[in-house]
Amino acid sequence: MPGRSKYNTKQREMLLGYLESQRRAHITVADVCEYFKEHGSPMGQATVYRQMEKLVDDGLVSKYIVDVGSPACFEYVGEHSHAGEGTCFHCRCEICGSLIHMHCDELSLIKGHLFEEHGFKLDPFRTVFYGICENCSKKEENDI
Amino acid sequence: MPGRSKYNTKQREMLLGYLESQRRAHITVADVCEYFKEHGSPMGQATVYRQMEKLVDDGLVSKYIVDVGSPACFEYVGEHSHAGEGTCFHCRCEICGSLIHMHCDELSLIKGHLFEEHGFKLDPFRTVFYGICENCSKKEENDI
DNA sequence: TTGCGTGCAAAGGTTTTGCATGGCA
DNA sequence: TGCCATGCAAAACCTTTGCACGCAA
Repeated sequence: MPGRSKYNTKQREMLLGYLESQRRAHITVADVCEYFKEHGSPMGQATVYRQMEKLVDDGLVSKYIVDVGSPACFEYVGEHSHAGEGTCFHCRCEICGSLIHMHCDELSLIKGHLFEEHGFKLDPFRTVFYGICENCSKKEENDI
Repeated sequence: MPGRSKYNTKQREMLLGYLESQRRAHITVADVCEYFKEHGSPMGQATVYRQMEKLVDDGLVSKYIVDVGSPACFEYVGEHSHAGEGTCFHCRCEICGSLIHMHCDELSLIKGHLFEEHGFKLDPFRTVFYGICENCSKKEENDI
C-alpha cells in the first residue's frame, strides 16, 4: 500500500483540479486519461491509478465499486466538510446501471445506529446501496 | 443474459448442494472449483460462473462484490424465506477485509424508507455496507 | 431429437507491478 | 542529493465468450 502523498507533483495538481471541477460526477480512470490526452498533456494510466489511491487515502476522493468488471468510479469529496448538510449516499440501479446521489437525514441516522449498536463505523463515502430505481420499477410494472 | 435455469443438471445439483451446506459462508468461484477438484469431480470454471448467474437469477443465491479486483462472493439464501427473522445485512471492513453478517430490525426499516420516500427498491441481498469493524477500530485507537 | 448445459481454451477488461527515468524538497 | 513519482510495457487477475461435444427432457 503506497499510503498518502508526500510530494506535490504537477500530475497530482492537475488530477485534483480536474476532479474538483467535476464535483458530483463519477469519474473513471479511463475518463481521466482520455481527458488529459485530449487536452494535450497525457497522463500515464499507472500514474492515475497510483494517484487515485493516494487521494483516497488522503480523504479527498471517494472510490465506488459499482459492478464487477466495470471500472471503479471516483468522486471528489473535498475535506468531507458536508457535515452540516447531512451525509450524501449513493444508490446504484441494478437494471439501468445509474448511480444516484441521495441526501437523506434519515439515512444518516443509521450511521449512528451501526456504530452504537454494532460497533461498526460506516463509511458513507464508499457504501453503495443496490436496488431498483423509480424509473425502472415503473417500466417493470408496465412490462408485466 | 443467460436467464434462469431450464435444465436440472448434475453440476447444478452439486453446486447447489455445496452452497447449501455452506450457509452463512461467502464463497468464490475459485473456492467452488477447488472444492470439486479435490473431491474428484472437477467442474469447469466457466460452468461455475454460468450456473452462479442462473442461481442468482433464480433467487437462490446472492452475489456480493466486495472490492475491485477481488472475486465476487456468493451465498446461499434459499427461497429468501427469512421474512420472519428480519433481513440480513452485510458489512465489509475496509481494513481487515472481513465480511460480517448483521441481523438488525432497525436496518430493515431503511428498506421501507428508501422505497416510500425515494422510490428506490433496496436489494439487501446485494448491498454491502463499507466501514471499519469493531476489532479494527480498537486496534487503530491503540496504535495512535 | 431438440435445445440447453458443459468444458476447454482464448479473449476481454481492469488493475497492478517492474524498472529505468524524471522531478520535488 | 535522496527519495519519491512518473511512464511505458508486461504481467496478473477475474470474468466472459466461441465452439464442439454431451446430456436433460
